[in-house]
Amino acid sequence: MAGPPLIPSSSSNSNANVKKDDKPKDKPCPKRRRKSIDDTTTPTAPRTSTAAAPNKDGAGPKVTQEKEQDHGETASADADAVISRTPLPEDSSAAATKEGQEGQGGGDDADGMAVDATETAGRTTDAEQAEGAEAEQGEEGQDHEEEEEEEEEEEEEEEGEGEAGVAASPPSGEKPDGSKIARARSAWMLFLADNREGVRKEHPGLAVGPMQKILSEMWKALGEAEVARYAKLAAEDKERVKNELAAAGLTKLPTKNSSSAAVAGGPTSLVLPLARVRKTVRLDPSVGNISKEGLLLVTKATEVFMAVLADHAWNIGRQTGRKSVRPCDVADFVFAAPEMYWLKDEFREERSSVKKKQSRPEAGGAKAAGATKAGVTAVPKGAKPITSFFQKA
DNA sequence: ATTTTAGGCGTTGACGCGGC
DNA sequence: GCCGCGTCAACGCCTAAAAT
Repeated sequence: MAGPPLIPSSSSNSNANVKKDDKPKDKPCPKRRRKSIDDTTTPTAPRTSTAAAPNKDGAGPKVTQEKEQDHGETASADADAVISRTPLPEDSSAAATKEGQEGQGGGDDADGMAVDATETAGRTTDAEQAEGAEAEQGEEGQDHEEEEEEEEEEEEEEEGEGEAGVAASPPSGEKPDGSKIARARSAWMLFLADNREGVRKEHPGLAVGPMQKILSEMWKALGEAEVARYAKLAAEDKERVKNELAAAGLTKLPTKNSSSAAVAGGPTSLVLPLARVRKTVRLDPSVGNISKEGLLLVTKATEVFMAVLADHAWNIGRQTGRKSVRPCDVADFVFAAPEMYWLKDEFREERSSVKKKQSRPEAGGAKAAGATKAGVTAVPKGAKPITSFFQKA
């Protein structure tokens, strides 16, 4: 998706965490120019965005036949659910992958959003309990009781499932229920777990930083056999994660800041990447910061709006026999729907081009005539219509 | 704050396919 | 036939993981 750079590129952004210099540098692909948006990421702004790339998970701009379902109603109902529950992105079970999305039942993102609060509560995960408990206390006591019962059942069911030979249990101590599957620990992490206590005893009161430095030295001085042993354990832990994911019916681990971390039916999940939404919000200089809850609501509201807009635009497109949504369809809806009056200025240019085509019989204007309704006024000088974002840079 | 590493995500060009 | 979209592979960037 092209479009004007939202934020000036800043390649000077150094990343202390990155240590990929040893990675093979041969580049079969031409040198790529990184988009500017992430380059200016502030240290505190999480970049993570597990929203599966729209073009990869089948949720791309092309609107499919599944849209024939009633988005209008479900969207509003869903909005209510969001406001009452403020679901957290962490709750979702896994990132949206091709496989999961293409189950088609819940594959359509808009459909995924259209879930009522009851169903939502029924699928609540541990992460929700942990993180959303405070916010939801009081109004959802019953739901929580039910969820806890389910949890206990799940725990009992999953007891006895081994850790695939890994020495320690999952660090988080959580059951592998899909949302709390601990990530596979690297050899380094396993080494830390083994030696941290010893170092602490040798250097009581040592801060974490200096202690980690000592451990780092120890790691570097480790013999090949020991490194291999930890590598083997790490591989086993990796296998453990694989097994737990399979048992949970997931293909990917959920990520914490993931907004769309839902493969296996995460009805409360978001599709838009939170980090990107946050960044977009902050583009407005008058906006200092946005709270987590605010961000979630803005994101959800945006998704609901997108669903409604796409649904109506698609219906307009269908009237002309098309199966794909075009800018003119969106413009037609904006001009036809009174509640979209505030967007008309943004779509005048697109609207104008449509009218011009319609005025020329050979341009297929008659075909789309049924979908056009409103008149066109001149585009204000210097105005930048939304439709300019449809064009590649 | 501090370490290392696995893995997720964004971006890009290339390619194939379908719509117009 | 042209155009645009979806998918893929590859790479770089970034986060999460543990502990206190």
